[in-house]
Amino acid sequence: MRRGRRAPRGRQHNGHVPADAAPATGLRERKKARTRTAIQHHALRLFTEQGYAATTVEQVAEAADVSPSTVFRYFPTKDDLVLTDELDPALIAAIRSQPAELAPVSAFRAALRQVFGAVDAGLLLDVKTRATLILSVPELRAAMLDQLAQSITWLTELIAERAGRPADDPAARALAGAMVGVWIAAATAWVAHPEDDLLGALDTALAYLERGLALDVS
Amino acid sequence: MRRGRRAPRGRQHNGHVPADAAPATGLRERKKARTRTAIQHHALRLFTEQGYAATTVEQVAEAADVSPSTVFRYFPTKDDLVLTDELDPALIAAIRSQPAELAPVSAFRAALRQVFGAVDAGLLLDVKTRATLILSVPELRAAMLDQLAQSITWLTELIAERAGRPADDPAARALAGAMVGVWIAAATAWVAHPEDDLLGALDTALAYLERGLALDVS
DNA sequence: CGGGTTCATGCTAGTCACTGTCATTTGGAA
DNA sequence: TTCCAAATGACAGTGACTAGCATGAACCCG
Repeated sequence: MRRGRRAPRGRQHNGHVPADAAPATGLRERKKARTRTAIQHHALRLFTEQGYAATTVEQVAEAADVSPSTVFRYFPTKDDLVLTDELDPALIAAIRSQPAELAPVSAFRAALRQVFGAVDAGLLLDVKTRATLILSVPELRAAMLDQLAQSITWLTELIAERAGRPADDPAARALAGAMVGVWIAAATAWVAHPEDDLLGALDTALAYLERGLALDVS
Repeated sequence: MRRGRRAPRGRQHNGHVPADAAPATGLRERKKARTRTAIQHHALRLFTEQGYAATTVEQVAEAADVSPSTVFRYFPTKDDLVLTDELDPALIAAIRSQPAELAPVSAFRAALRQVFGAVDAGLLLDVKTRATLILSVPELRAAMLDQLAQSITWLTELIAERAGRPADDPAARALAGAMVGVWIAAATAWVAHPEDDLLGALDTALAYLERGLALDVS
């Protein structure tokens, strides 16, 4: 992220859990979806091929055969071409569906395994590509904080919901923060050793959290 | 953060704990320090007065009576005009100086109170100004992730050091992540209620962590 | 106290992300 | 077909940031 006066923006993240997208019957809808996918697809390809900074939005536009204006209409910033996660909603639903007697962290772990276990190989590869890009490009890494903060808020609500506490309960928020923090820690460690299993490391880290983070237990 | 091809950057953060800056005897050195301070000072002032996005680097340069090039020479990006923390080193030293028998989280809490208790009112105000700016301006918030990741690494080392474990111990890293995560959670909550006591909230959140984050203990 | 070197600074001329506006096209409904 | 609204493109900025070069002040040596 550099040049830019992006101030009046704020990641949108469609408010909350999207209603699984309408059937998208209209031709218009389908065309839009196709355009959107095409743009992002070519963007990711170019970014991995020649680097994020080295790729201009104009090139992306050209590759997707649209005008630069259109690219910006679909993705408010260059960052957004990478920072779009479709798994969050699924994760949230998965957490909600865990049995109520599970402790928050356990529920999260279970949901994680469930969601990533069910995802098809192609999409998973896409997720990994995106993750690698995000974690290795400083600007993207930086741009992710807002999403993480968003995640903390979601998690707080979910935890509070399960525990029958007010939605902004400080204890729930602290726990949510810890979960996300553990996430970050695992992810940053992964950058240093990409050959490791990210999901596995995350799970292990959450296991520590589950046990209260007592160092001597390990 | 917007316009920009910042890629070849990477927050510097002088590697590790800086050696408390040499006496800076030379005239040149002193002049440089003065210029630097002046630039940052006027930047913070203008940012709070008229907003971050609404203030151009050119204005900052003009206010500090230097050329725009010079501003960029001192602060590689506009963000850096705000994102410079001098307290981190002090915090690290404070943690190191805590009695070895204290648990990591407790040591961190103690260090926090110690550092922020000793800081003079003027500087504290400065810190608060900066914190407010960072937390309320999306671009700055985003740019902070790298610093947070850096902090996790530091904390991991410190925790491992105290526990006599390898510097990259996963359990230590998970704990460090949780601590920083709790930090973020407290900070984001604070944005919504600026009248609250940030330090107090942080301390409370860390207290939860200390107790293993059991929701029912509260 | 000269004389050369070093280094901070300014200037000029880009590059590129992003924004706003307006005219044109195109899908969709009557 | 006929009209409306949304999607797109072309165009003209703004402003962050970079690279290269010239200058003058500060430092170093003798």
